[in-house]
Amino acid sequence: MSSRYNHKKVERLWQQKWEKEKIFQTATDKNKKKYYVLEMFPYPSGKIHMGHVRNYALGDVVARYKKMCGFNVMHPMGWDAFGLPAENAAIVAKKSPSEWTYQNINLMRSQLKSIGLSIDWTREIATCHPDYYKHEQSFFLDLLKKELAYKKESFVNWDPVDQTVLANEQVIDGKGWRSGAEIEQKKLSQWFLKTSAYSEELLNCLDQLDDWPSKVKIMQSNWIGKSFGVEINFKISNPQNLNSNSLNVFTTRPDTIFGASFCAISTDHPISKDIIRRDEVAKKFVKECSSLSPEKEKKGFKTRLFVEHPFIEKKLLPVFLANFVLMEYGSGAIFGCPAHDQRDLEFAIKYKLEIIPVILPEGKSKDKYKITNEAYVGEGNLINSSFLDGEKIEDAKKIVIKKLVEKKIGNKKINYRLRDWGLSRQRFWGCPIPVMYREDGEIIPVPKRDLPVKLPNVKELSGSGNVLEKIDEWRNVSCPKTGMKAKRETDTFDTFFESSWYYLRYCNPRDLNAFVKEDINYWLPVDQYIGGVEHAILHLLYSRFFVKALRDTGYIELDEPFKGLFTQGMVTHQTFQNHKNEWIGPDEIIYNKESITDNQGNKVKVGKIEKMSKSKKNIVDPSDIIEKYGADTARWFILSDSPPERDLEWTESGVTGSYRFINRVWNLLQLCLSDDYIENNKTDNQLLRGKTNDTIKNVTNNINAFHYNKSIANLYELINFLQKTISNKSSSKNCLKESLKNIALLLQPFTPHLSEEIWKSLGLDGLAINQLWPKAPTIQTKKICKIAIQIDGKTREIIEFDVGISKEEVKIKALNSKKIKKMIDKKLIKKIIFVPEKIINIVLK
RNA sequence: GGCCUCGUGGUGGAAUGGUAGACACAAAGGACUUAAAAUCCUUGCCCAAUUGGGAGUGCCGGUUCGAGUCCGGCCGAGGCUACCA
Repeated sequence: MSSRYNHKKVERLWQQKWEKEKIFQTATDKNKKKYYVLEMFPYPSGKIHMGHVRNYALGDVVARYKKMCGFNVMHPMGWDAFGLPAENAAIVAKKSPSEWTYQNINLMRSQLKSIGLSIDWTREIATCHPDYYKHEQSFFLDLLKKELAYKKESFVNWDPVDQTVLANEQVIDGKGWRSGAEIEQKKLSQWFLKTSAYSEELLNCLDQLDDWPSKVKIMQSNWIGKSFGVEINFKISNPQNLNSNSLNVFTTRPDTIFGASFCAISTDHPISKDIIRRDEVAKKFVKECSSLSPEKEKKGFKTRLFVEHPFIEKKLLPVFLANFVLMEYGSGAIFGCPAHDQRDLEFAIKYKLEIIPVILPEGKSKDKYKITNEAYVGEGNLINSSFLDGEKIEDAKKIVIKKLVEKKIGNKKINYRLRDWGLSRQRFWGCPIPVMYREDGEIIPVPKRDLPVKLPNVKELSGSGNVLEKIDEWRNVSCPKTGMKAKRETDTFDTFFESSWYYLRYCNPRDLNAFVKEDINYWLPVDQYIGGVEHAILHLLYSRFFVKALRDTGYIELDEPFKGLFTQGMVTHQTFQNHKNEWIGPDEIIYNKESITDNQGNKVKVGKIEKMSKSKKNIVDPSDIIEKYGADTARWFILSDSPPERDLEWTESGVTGSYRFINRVWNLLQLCLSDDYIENNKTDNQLLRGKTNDTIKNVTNNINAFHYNKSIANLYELINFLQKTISNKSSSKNCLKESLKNIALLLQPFTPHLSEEIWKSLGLDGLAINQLWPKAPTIQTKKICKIAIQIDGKTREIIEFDVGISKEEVKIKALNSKKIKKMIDKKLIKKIIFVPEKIINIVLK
């Protein structure tokens, strides 16, 4: 009777139709309300993985739904195309990184298209294209002028075998991931962006981001790490041969100053450098500390220096070099109060330093109070602290600060953990940094008229070092002002630089200028941004910084790039190991009745459910799924079970379940359209209508709340109801069609191809995607409600009533029920609580 | 160590303080079929075995007519971050 649903044919057809009719191409239209949907753009690593499918399916629901709600929707796509994997692959495959990248882009584009996404492909960008990166070279020059970009010395992970710099994640147990060589900390002069100049604004603006997960906001806020404290200048009592005669220390606990028993400075501190110049033992100690081995032990080196206690006359504190003091935070020096800081306590015990308790916890007696091996960090009152005795911590802080200021040896200070963004990468496949070094040592920015500084064409990459350093014809230039000899910067930008502004470029991807104000002002901010939590800090923080920096250099008028953010969970899969303990993939597994084996019949060990990864081989290729079951099935499954923010376990049975659903809907449609359908004489159209309207309401609410799994549950309910209605023939044909029409519309964001197919089969005009989102009529369609009769909060019976029934009527009926009567027996009724249309609770004495 | 999130059937998961387990997956039984696939129906903790009754949302306690939901304490899992003074 029914021809089988041919997903391949159907999906191809509608994808072509959408493309031909340019359904998803958008332009600035000030008469229409805009909505900008964006998923984090992919790195063109080879082919699409399930994580991409989930990310883009989620975004596609938003995009299609908003379009149907009448918004002018922009939903673009591009490629985060610079990066290390291209270089590595190029070395292996003996290709150029560019060739490898563009090949991947072409494959992945066609894969994305097969998912049926509502993308405006005319806006596509690839960040490795000079027309893209020339603009960021220009931004950089402006940031340089504004002193938001600067150069300083900084450490990098250096692989001495591959002659290359490694990212932190490429250093495994202190060794290079490819060469296995012991990694060194090498100091290089590198470019930085002054993100720290925006610490306060980046922190404050988090409050405005109402549509961000609070988790991400907390992570960013912790990362920025604002703390209120004091800088204290300790006078060095014996500063012989030193460049300075005081030691500047940052603390958030000035109240514990009377408990101070030592000072410690970072091994990178200027005073430390002064010392090691003359002291071989100190030098040896510093060298030990800089080795990468992950030592948790606190180590110090006692210098001959002493500082004077600011409030206790003649009290001198020894100064240590210490491996646990960071140069990057505060002033790179601390005073240690062992009694109330665990780190200081461990250090004090090791080097036999004084431990003076100065905070007394409530209820403890001063005489018996002793600190042994656990520092006390809680509330309390000051003791052993001269003019602070008896004060509470917060009051003591105020008093100390006042005294320090009076004595001109200290000041309030706000500190941020956020550090400046190190931009330089000693890599080939990135955007060249547009500066040159003149032979007289001057750093010369490349004039804007000479942009872009293009990467040279290379046929293949060698295994070590940065190729740019070896290409003399590219590297050797002359100064545009003086004509003197100069050499180009061979470092390239961190690829986070490209991803910090791509969402702006989508507005005018082909314009000769970086931005067209009118379009930026119309489209930005991004209304809904969707991606993985792994970018919660770096990418999102850099992007926020970038927008502010571009605003302050006059490019745009925007404070925050992303109005709404949604972070989706990972796609996971069961892992398997064969009898040799090798990981094997799901496609090599055979499920038998009693056991699971590999395709040679050997028993398989079933492992944990983990994120899909090549190393564990627990990967399912989206292309295979789409080929076998269709894009709608893949989308439906990926959206159906788990809430989008949680991890999703990919299961074969779940996919076949979704496939069954698609076919079931199709079969119902055929049944309903067939001439065999004749309604019986007891039809009640109101029931199906009511259910349909409820579904419209629920699906809509759940889409708005990002609860797609619940929207899908609502649709299942309606389909189940429709199926019963059809088999009972209890509704008119027109009413069935009416319901199916709504189903087509409600399915559009989830299974767009099936949606169009239903729409067409019902003989309706146009495309489903071009219709308005359905609205449930406000009239009451439900007539009956079920009210639970409870005794002492326990449900004893459920009785049906008309909607709007009064407490009195329910009470009479409830008390007359045989069962309830029996349960009440001779007990007295204390009170009766009534919740309209839900519950009546009879409370007994 | 710090911060955050989460503990509900065999599984994924539903439940504005108001009928716990919607919806789906898996399983078992059945119908159709020579058979299989596909499809459809039923079942789903314990005791009574038809009607009922009881336990029950990690553990202990509290607030409430009523707690998976709110409060306090404990246990467990996961994530992020980490010598940040």
